[in-house]
Amino acid sequence: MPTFALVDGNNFYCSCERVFRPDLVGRPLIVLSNNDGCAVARSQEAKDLGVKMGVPFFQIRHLVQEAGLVALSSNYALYADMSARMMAILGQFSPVQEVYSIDECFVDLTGMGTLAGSLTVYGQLMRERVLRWIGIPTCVGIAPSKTLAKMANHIAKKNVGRPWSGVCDLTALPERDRDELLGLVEVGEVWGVGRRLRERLVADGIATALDLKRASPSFVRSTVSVVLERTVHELNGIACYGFEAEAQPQKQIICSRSFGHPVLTQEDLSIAVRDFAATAAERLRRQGLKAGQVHVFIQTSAFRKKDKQYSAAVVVPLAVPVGDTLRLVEAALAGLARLYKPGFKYAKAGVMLLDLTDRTVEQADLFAGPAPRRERLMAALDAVNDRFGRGTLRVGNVEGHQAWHMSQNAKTPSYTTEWEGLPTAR
DNA sequence: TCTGGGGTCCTAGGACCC
DNA sequence: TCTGGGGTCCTAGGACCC
Repeated sequence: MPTFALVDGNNFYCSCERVFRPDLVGRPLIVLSNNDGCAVARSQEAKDLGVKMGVPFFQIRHLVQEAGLVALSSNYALYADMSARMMAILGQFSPVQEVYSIDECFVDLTGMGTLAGSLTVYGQLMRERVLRWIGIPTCVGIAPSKTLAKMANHIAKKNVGRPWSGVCDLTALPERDRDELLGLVEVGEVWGVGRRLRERLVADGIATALDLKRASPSFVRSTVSVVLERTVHELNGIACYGFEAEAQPQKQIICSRSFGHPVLTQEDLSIAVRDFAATAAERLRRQGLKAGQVHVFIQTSAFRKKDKQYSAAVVVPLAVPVGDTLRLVEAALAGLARLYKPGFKYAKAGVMLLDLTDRTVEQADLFAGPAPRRERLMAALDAVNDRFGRGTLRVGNVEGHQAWHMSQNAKTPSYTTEWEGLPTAR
């Protein structure tokens, strides 16, 4: 039987910020989404103030004055770098590690129970090393399936049933004790049960993780989905998902943004869309991929109910898959021209690259003749931007038309990834 | 006034084929 | 007047995740 550990950083973005801003320890802290729109990470003190996940900042701004809430813009360069360090440390504890998201990974602990005396002790070693080496607090959940490992992590984090000191090993518990814990966890906390599914399950009398564990798999399959059927098996300790240690090639690449201010003209939208296409193209090449389709969308703000609403999307197929920024930008702008209607206040736009294939696979276009080869140009573009910073070389004139740019009013320095951001002793 | 971004998977239904 | 059955492929939309 496999043994999965799920390790994740507590309030990860907040914890990253506190490593370099120890003055923020103990204070209510949140990190905001792009545009300083919503709270996407909250320290325990912020949660205690009642700040909910995803709440718009303008609704809680008063807490800055009233309760000393600190709100920071998101600093993804910092979080990505801290994440890489955390994953490298955790990777030392097992030959098999699956990085699941920026702040969590699965680690294969199969057969490792005797290494440190027990899996619980081993879990503590992981936590201690991450905390000591990079200053990020974590929790560890250990179980015979991924869904149960996530559950164990939740139990450890929320101290369900009793205090756990950051590590909950469900494999060490008899079934009866395990069930008792599952009975204390609301079904919406189960991995794979979102808001919609929770409502439905609760209406059917399935209110806790234990209820779902005891549901009939075939009934769940026929009335809900095969996905939830697997969840039922996983809650029963039957692993339906294994480790995916190798990152699979992506199937789509998205670059989209909400605008800092409403955008009205096609020209301003073009500037944004061009930038999104270029950014997506950069990510595409970095992964050694080409795109066969470019999807473009624009939309007004659904929150502004008084405004006329419009949202539209179009897919522009390419004769041959390309990784060339110029051609992808061209396709995106052609898509935009088909979508654009004057008279609306646009709030968001995006570019999606689809039908991704490996760069090395060549499929010539029978009718269009050979495409201009700009591999060396693109390589030079990427090399310059790598060395001198993103946006050093861009397509077209983007200065002076930045109406769409997002606002980030409280961003900390890139402490670990830019010379200018290095913390200095004072 | 002010509400994120980037992904995956599954399913239902339509188009099309024989 | 009367109009099949079975299969594949693609796409849009929904649900979920962090």
